[in-house]
Amino acid sequence: MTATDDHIDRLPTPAMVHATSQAERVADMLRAFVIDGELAPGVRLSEEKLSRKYQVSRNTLREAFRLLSRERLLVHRMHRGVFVAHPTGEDVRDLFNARRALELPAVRGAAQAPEPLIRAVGAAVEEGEQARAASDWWRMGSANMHFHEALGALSQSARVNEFMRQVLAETRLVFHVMAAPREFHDPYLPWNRRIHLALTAGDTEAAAEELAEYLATSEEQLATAFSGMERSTRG
Amino acid sequence: MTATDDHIDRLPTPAMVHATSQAERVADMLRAFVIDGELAPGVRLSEEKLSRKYQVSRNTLREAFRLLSRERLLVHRMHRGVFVAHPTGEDVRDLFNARRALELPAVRGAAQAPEPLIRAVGAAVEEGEQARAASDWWRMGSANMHFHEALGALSQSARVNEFMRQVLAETRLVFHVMAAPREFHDPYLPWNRRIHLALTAGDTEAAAEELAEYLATSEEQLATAFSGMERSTRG
DNA sequence: CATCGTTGGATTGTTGAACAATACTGCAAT
DNA sequence: ATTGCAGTATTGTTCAACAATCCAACGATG
Repeated sequence: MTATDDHIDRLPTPAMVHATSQAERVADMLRAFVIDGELAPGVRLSEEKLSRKYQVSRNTLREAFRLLSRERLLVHRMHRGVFVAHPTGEDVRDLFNARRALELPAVRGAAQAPEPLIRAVGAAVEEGEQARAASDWWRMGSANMHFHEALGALSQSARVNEFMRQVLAETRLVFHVMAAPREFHDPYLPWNRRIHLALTAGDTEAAAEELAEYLATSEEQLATAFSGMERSTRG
Repeated sequence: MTATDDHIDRLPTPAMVHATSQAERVADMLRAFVIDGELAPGVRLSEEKLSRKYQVSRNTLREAFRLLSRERLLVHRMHRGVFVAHPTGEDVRDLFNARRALELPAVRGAAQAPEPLIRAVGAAVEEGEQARAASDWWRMGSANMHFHEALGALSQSARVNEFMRQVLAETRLVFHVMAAPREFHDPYLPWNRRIHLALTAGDTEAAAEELAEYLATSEEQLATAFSGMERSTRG
């Protein structure tokens, strides 16, 4: 041992190891399924069936349910069970209000952001363009999520990042409610490219304006699609 | 029954009734205790003792723990138990970054905000002044929370509001880590008053600048207090 | 003397079964 | 068409048990 143990400081912190409980593992699997749309919005998750399928007790499964309910990916209805969240038109508007509140200021403040954060934005743009070249529509959606997550990260708060991830995950659910993945992601790539370009040029205001337009357009698109849906599925 | 049943529309929606499970009730109690500082930061919450005290099973109690851990009021350490969160200096900085990201844009966008939201800000100011008159220092803290919650509400997103509440609750924990409630809240009342005044005058930019100053000052105050503390409590 | 293995006790992690409370379905009665 | 009332299925909650893990204390080791 040397007198100074600065080599210890280079080791991963305990927060990174993060031993994971059974409930969290189940929650992770379910989260992935829900976000990937393999569990359709509105579907009920039976405690008995799922606990048998995942080989965990009902109590453990319920802990997992609590976690995902807090993330708004599942909704817990007393004595009725938990269901995959089924966002409404109102949710769509709220989600976009939240995104405006988070992303726009993050972009406007990008002047103080360290360079790697800007690069992450660029990486997400390229991921999207690669996915487009491969006609991988679902991955295009993921890339778009990463893009906006990277925008949110410009605000430089771990808590905001976490919140941003949640909001985007929920937004992704919206796309599952209506089955139209392709056309909805298609036109947004060039927008992302322009936003990134403006950011690297240091013109945060231009980036913010492009973003505001994007959000307005996307919200409009989803909201109209939803109002049509809800009229026909009123119950 | 009349042909139109618009009287039904006036009834409280199911979302407002919200049947509450045992776990949620326990979580509510614990949340209040934690925020009010009756449970000191860092204290471990024994499953056995608490389940006996609140007359609930360990499993139910654990569900409550999961809820509060998601809110960052408790921290769950694998095989060690749950503890009342004990924010660090880093947390303080992150919390204020989050608040800047949320509150400043909310205030800047206050032009589009409906009038009742602005009035809520004013109400919080008055609550604070009443508490000050009564020398009720703890209620002054609550009023300050309400004030900033009202500012966040200007962003008009239920999700952002929820997040804001969480961030403020956590901020409140910070005040418990160091025992100095009085001096820290004292100088902020006039600031709140000025911010509200600028808002009612429609001068959102002035309001934002005052708020930015407030946040910077408050963060500085807390951060220096913390760096002193952590030097002496290094573990 | 500082460090390292071991041991025993305490607490959490997880399970499975049991029972109570509630919601849902279908059918009869009005 | 609505109401009342079964029976059934599912969730809400408890309990007791065991496995897994941490922690403090004690020696052993160099």
